[in-house]
Order: sequence, then C-alpha cells, then structure tokens
Amino acid sequence: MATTAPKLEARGGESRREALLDAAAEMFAAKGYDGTSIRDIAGAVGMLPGSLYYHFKSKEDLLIAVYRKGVARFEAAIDQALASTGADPWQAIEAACAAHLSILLDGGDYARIVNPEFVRSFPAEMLPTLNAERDRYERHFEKLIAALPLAAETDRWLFKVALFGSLNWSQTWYRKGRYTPQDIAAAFIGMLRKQDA
Amino acid sequence: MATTAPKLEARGGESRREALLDAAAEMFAAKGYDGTSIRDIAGAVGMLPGSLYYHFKSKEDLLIAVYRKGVARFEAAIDQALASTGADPWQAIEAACAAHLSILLDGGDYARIVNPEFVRSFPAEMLPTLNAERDRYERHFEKLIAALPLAAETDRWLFKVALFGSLNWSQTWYRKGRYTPQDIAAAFIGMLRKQDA
DNA sequence: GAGGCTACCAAACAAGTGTTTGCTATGGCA
DNA sequence: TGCCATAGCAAACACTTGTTTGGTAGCCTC
Repeated sequence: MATTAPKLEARGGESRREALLDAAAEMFAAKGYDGTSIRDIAGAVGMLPGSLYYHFKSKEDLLIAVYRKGVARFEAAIDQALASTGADPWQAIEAACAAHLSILLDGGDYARIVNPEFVRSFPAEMLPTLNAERDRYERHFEKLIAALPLAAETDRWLFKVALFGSLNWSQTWYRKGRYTPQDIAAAFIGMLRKQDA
Repeated sequence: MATTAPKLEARGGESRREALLDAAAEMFAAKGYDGTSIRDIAGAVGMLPGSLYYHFKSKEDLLIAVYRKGVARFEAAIDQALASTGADPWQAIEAACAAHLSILLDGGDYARIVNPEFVRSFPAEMLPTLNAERDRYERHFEKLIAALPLAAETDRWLFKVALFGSLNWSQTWYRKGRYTPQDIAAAFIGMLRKQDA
C-alpha cells in the first residue's frame, strides 16, 4: 500500500523488455540469427511483431543487447572465481577456466551467442562492436597466462589460443552428466601443465 | 583436332556444375548459408536463378555437395600426410595436425563449411547426414591418439576434444604470415606432450 | 534433316522478411 | 477532470526468398 512505490510495470514495463531478451536469446541460440524472425520472438511473449519495435529499434539492436548480456555473464563469473582464489597462478587459471566453462556449458542461452563462430553469421557491419566486447573479456585470460611459469620456449600467445580453443570447442561435444565444467578445466590445464614446471 | 575427344561441356557441361559449387562454397563461407541466396550463387557464374535447378535439385542439395567436397579435402590431406610419416606416434599425430590445419587455414572456402559451429546454422534436418561424414573423419585422429604413450591418468577422449578444439579454433584467429600450419601443429603438440613421456 | 538431349532463359509464384504507420486502452499525475 | 507518457494492437508496405513452369537455342546421333 506504499504510495511512493515506483509503480512501473503496471501492465508490462521493464519486465516485458527482459522477456523479449530471454525469448530472443533462446531462439537465436536454437535457430540462429537469420533463422529467427521478429514474429517468432514477439509471438513467444504474446506480442505482435510491430510492438517489439517499441522496445528495440531494430533486430540488430536486439541482438546487440542479447550479446552484451552474454558477455557480462562471462565477466561476472570469472571475476567471482578469481576473487576466491589463492595466489598460485595455475590454480588461478584453472578456476577461471572452470568459471568460463560453467557459463559456456550451463549458463543458458545468452552464453551461446557469444561464440565467435556463431557471431560470424551476424550482419557484417556489427562485428566490430561485438568483437570489441569480447576482446576485453579475453584480456583477463592473457593476464593470467602471463603469470604462468611456462617453459622458456613456449609461445604464450599460442598457449592462449590453444587453451581458448579447447574450452570453447567443448560447446560442440558437451552433454550434461559425464563431466562437470570443473572436471574439464582440471583435465585441460593438467594436459597443458608440464610435469617439471 | 582430335575427333574422339569427349566433346561435353560445349557450352557448359560438368564444368558449370563445378563453377556453381565453387561460387557456393565461397559465398557460404563468407556470408553463411542463410545469408547467401540462390540468386547470388547463380549470378556469380552468370546464370539466372532458375537455371541452377538444372544442376541441383534444391539449395540444401547444393550445400551437401559443397560439404562433401570439404570433408573429402580433409581426408585426402591427412591420408597423404600419414603415408609419408614414420612409426613414431607423436610424429604421426603432429603430421596429421599439420595436414588438418593446412586445409582448415589455407584450403580454400570448402574447408570452412565443415566447421561444426558453422554447420549449426544449417537446416536442422540435414545435420545427421553432415555429422556422419565428419565423424568418420575424426576417427582417424582417435586412432592416432590411441597409439600415444600418454600418462596413465590422461583421459584420451578429453585429449582428443582438447586437441581438436585448439586446432579448429585457429580458424578464428589465424592470419596468413605470422605462423605456418606446421608451426602451429608443432607448438600445440609440444604443449600437450609431457616432457617425461 | 528430324528427333532428342543438354543447358539455359524468362517469368512468375507463394511465402516469409524487417519495418512503419496510425490508432487506442491504460494508468499516474496535476 | 484533463493531460500525457506508456505499451501495445492492427494492418499494411516493400522487398527478398526458394522454387516451378514452359519454352528454346544449340549440339549429337541416327
């Protein structure tokens, strides 16, 4: 009965925009950007196609919003993982990998949008915008790798892309049950960690 | 002046079909399956859209033909690489990886189609057909990995997906010049090869 | 030189696309 | 009570899509 309550969302409000984002993420992940129509997305939340344009000014605009939310999830997960990790660099990167995998594999539909190979199907003119978001995220890993006591001849750039490849590829084969994200992270880091280091 | 020459391809013949395949591979790789129209492909070889249906009975049919050709290139490359390699299992898998990368990175547009993350954008009903082709190819690598003297605790399945991930991810970052496929293969295998094995 | 096959053109079809426009019911605020 | 922003409906617009259909020039064979 509070009279000062911000009474927005009477019949919809901000939550409707969120519902559209969720529906878009789900359908983009399932059928791709081109394979999903404005009518599909609007219909999923019981809305007519034209009404969606009250919340987003274009289909691309909607995609960018979904993508941003996806990247934000990854960043939040790794921030949290690193906050509760000791100083050992191998332990730190394993924790970061586990966090990355847990979002990638069990993080819902938003996470699937962020995959660069997925992004390739988007309109070309928006690639710079999207890639900038992702590059910033990858820099977290570059820092972690810089701190590793690797053999002198190891190329740290190739180390990074090798690790990232292994991690992101897991989207291709992962099925719930057999391995946990932690299992996979531990195994991958274990393989890359020379016994004598 | 040979009178017995197989005079096909007078105005087109089999070479026209091949030209369509090339154009389709190029445009699928560049703009995706949905992003490429029949009109684009036909136009690229100076043909009207309807005429394409003389050579292929549908757009999906065309895609399958391109995909098959892509897989065949990978198989031919690794067959050849393994034929000229000694018995050392590490050397063998490094050669296979280098062959895989050379096709993936410098093998033209056909190779890009084979990427599973790319395939995800295709019509769902054709995935079984395409995946069967690819699984057969991956089995070559499983055999090579089975022969490796890995540490007892190493999960060879995870080893395979880690390696495949690193290899295929290179499509995302590779630019001509800095590294050769052989460089990358050697570096990746070097990282995965424990010093004491 | 008549028939038939190859390879293609020309034109349309039905369906689906992203987007725009004009309008309207609802609730909060002065 | 009147006003105004919110949130959405209803209907269309202009365009692109994969595909089909009927026709036809050129070559090969008999």
